[in-house]
Amino acid sequence: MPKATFFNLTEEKRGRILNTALDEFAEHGYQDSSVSRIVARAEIAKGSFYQYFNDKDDLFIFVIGEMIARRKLSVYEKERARLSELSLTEFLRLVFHRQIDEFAEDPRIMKISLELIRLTAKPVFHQLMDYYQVELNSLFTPFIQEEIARGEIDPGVNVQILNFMLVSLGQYLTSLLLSGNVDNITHSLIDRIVDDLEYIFSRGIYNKAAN
Amino acid sequence: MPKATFFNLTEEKRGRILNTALDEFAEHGYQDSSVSRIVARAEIAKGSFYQYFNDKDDLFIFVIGEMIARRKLSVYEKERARLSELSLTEFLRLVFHRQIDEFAEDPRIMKISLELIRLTAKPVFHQLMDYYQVELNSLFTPFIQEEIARGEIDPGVNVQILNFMLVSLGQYLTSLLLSGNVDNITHSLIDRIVDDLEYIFSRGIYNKAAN
Amino acid sequence: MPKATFFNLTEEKRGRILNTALDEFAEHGYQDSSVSRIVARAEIAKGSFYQYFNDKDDLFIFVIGEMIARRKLSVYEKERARLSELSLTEFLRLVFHRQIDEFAEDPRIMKISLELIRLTAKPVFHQLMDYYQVELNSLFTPFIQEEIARGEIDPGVNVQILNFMLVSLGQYLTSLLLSGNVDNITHSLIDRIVDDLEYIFSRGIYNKAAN
Amino acid sequence: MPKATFFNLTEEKRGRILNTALDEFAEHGYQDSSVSRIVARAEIAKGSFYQYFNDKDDLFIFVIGEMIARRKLSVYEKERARLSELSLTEFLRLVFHRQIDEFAEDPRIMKISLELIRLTAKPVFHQLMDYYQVELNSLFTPFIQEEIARGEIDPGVNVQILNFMLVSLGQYLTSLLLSGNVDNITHSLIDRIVDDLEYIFSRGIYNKAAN
DNA sequence: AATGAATGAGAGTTCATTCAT
DNA sequence: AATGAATGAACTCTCATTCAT
Repeated sequence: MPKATFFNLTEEKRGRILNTALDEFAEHGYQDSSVSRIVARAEIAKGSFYQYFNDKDDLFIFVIGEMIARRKLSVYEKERARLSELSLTEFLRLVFHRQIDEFAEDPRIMKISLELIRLTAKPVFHQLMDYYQVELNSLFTPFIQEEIARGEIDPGVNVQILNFMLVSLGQYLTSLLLSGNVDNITHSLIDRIVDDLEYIFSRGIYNKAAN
Repeated sequence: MPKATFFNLTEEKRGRILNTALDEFAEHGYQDSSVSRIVARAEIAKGSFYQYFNDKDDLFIFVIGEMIARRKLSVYEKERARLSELSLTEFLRLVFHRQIDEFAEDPRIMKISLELIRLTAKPVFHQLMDYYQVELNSLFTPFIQEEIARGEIDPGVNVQILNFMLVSLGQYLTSLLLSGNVDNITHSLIDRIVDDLEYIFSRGIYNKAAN
Repeated sequence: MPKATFFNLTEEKRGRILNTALDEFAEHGYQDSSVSRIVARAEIAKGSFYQYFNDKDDLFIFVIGEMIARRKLSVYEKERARLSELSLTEFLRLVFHRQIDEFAEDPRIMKISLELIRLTAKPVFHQLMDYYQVELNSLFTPFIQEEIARGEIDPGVNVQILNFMLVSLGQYLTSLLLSGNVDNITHSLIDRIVDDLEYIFSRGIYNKAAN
Repeated sequence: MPKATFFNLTEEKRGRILNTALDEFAEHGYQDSSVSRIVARAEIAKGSFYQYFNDKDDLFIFVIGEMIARRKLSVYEKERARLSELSLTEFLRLVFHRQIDEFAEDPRIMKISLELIRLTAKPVFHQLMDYYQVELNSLFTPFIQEEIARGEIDPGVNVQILNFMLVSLGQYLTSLLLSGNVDNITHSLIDRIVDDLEYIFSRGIYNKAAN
């Protein structure tokens, strides 16, 4: 975590540094990011950087934390009131549509999110886990459990597997957003994807007539 | 692709280099791999390396090719005769069990496989695609399509989404294998996972009684 | 151009680096010069070098600039007052004598000057031209034009050809200075050369009696 | 000089090597030429190269020798009969026109010729001098001396200086040919240059009216 | 607290030449 | 005589981090 010096900075400077770091990590990824470039773009002294952060990883972990906070906010906080009324499909729809909006607002966050999966082998990943462990791969778990409790979802369904499927689908969507250009991934495409998913979820995948 | 020089080497030397490269890429990943370390460990001169390969990417692409060849062999070739008789679930079971065996045989290959997803942004990834395009993300697609044709799977099912789910599940398994130690991921766990998947696939996820 | 870092150095260190670079370029030429040798001789860290200069070319261009500045100073600035009173021959005499003095003062500069002609095909040459364009090949042009305007030189004379002859003669002198040892190229030799040139310039080369 | 093995080769192979070397030296210059590329293009084994030549310099010196032989042939041999009838101006005209033709025939030779001047500081240059000393810088000397003997040129004219002027002019022409494209350097331009030179040579450069 | 110069290990790559076959 | 694999020194340049001011 950043040192006290960092949090004593003016909000403007702190924001400038965070913003520059987002740029850097989004553009070059964690691996190819460069402290030199960050301090140059943020217009702070290199020595100052190491008075704010222990090292490059320290900054990265902080940036990820900020991102998670924002995304959590965007999905949960903003709609918290409605969450309990939603079916799983409706929730998925909401999450995925929100994902597109977030991408439009600030594509850097999604870029860095995707990058996270690539870091599992690096030491920095374990540090990340120490702080934000729960957050990364269990987005849908509490919701699924609630649905089971409410009798909507079959208790025989393996929560982890279902959660993983949905998380993966989110990643799939993310990679679509990042590979192509935004215009192609319209909200109507999202609806189609969720419809197709709902099709599977409601009937299974097998041809009933055949059995 | 490696130069003719490489293929003219004795099998012992060629094997030593390939083996060292597998070690290096598995341990450090593509990004942090080092030609200097490879030549040191393989006990060849640095100049020799560049007489065998055009550059680091050339070696990496070759290693990936070798891996794909081995995995293809292991999954498809070895059981080709049985494939048409299998249901999707049975095929999944076969693939995932095989994955565990492969991991036990040579965990490096799985480590490097997982690494591939991390490289989508790097130039080397596009080179990889030029050689092995089909292999990476459509493992189950042909099988699903065949099952639809045979009337086993509902034609209303979105092939891409289903394929992506299964591919993701394979990656999930891989990451489980790599994160923990092998002993925890037994064949019986695989059976349980596939059973749970089959549960979802055959009935959907919703509580029929509730509807 | 060197980075601000370089100009912030103490004059001693800056001088040491410049001096080492002069040694290196004079001894090995641009092509065979080595950053590694320079930093070793100047006793600075390799990393420091790249904090002072963008790359090897950057240093070279700077060194050339320093040289041009010094030579310009020596030929033009020091005698500026007298220039307009001089005939072309007197000017030549002055330039060539000055060349010998410069060589005695610091032969490295002349060595590097001569090297410049060898670089026309290299990218660094075009960079050089962007900074010091005018300086290299038109030393005598303005003077010749002035002499024509003053009615001293025949307007029928092709300025470029005459200028090129004189520039070449300067290079000839330079190569004489560099090939042999200094002692052989005395000021009296210069006088003889300029006398011989003046002989041609005043009468042409043909035997008048014969025609 | 090449070893006996080289001269024992079939003419085809010898020619192929010479030709490839011309390509290489013309394209990359002596400094940046690469033995590896030469053997690759000439399709001979690297080991063979060192059985034909002692080293890279050995090949270079041989190539220069071949070039000099060709150029001498082209200028002197082909017109030997007419040489004694020509005035200096006519000879210059002939030489410079011939230079253009040579460039059209094989620009590589001119490219390498120009490169020679750039090598004065390199060890290979001294080796070159040991073989072809006279040839490089005294093209016009014998002719000037003959003209003086015939009473055409004023005996007061310094032969070396006049020769150097003309040699330099040849280099100037060469650099024009190499820098621009060939079409711009027409034979009529040559005539104009020689006319301008003749203008200076016949009258000197000074304004007679003024004196 | 802020600065930015200093550091040197390490990266990938090229090269002319040797030598065993 | 022909081969081409082996060699390792040398190259330019980048990097995260330290530390004196």
